Amino acid sequence: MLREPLGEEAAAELSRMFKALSDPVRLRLLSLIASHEGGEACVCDLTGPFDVSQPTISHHLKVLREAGLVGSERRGTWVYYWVLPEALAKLSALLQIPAVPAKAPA
Amino acid sequence: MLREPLGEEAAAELSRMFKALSDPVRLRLLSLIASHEGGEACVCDLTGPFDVSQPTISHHLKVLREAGLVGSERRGTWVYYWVLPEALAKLSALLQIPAVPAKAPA
DNA sequence: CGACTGTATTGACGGATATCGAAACACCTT
DNA sequence: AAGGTGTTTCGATATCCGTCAATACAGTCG
Repeated sequence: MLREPLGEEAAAELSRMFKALSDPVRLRLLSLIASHEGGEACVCDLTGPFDVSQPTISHHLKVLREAGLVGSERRGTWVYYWVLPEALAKLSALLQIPAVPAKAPA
Repeated sequence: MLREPLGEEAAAELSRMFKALSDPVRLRLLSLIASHEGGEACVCDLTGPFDVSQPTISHHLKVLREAGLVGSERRGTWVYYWVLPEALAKLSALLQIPAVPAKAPA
C-alpha cells in the first residue's frame, strides 16, 4: 500500500490506529492480550504487570478499543478483552514494503 | 511477535516508531516518499501537497528520521529522503497475527 | 437489600506535541 | 564575494496526552 500516496482521509484513519500503538503501556497491553491463553484476558490479568494505576489501565484499554484494535465484553464480574485481527492485519499490510525498493542498498 | 508479552524496553522502542506514524501528515509524507519515482524524494517534492508550512514539513521529516523510518542526504541544493525498509518490515512483522487466533470468529 | 469486588468515568495537573513566523544555515550562480 | 533559493533551527503558543486520586457504576454474595 506504500506504492501510492495515501489520501487525506485514509491517512487520518490509519494515524488514529497508529496513535493507539504509540504508547509503550498500550503496546504491552496488546501483546499481553494477544498472547494470553484463550486469546483473551480480563482486566484483572492486565493490571498486575504495570506500575500505573488501575484507572490508567482502563483508560488505555478504552483507547485501544476506540481505535478498533481490540474488542471487549463483560461476562459476569469480569470484563474480557481480545485482539481484533483484521485491524492489525490492515496495519501490517500497509507497512509491507514493495518487493523491489527503488534505491538499491549500497 | 504478538505470541509473547513484549518487554518494557522493546515496547518503548517500538512505541517510538509507532508514534512517528501516528500523525496523518507524517503517514502521507512516508507514502509520498515510498511511492515517489526512484524511491526517494526531495523536500521540494513534499511541501506542495500539504496545507502546512514548509518548516512544519521539515519538522515532521525530522521526526520520521529520528524514529529510524527514513534516511536523508543532501545532494547539492536539495535534501533527499528515502524509506528504510528494515524498520517498516520490523513493525509489519510485529503486527502479524498468529495463524490461529485463540478466539474463533463468531 | 446491603456490603463487597471489579471496572469505568471524572476532573485536574504536568509534560509533550503540532504549528507558525522569523531567522539561520547550506549550497549554487553569477 | 554577493545574492538567491532550498532547508533547518529557534522561540512562542495552543492543544493534546498520560497519569493519578476520587468517585461512580456493575455484578455477586451474604
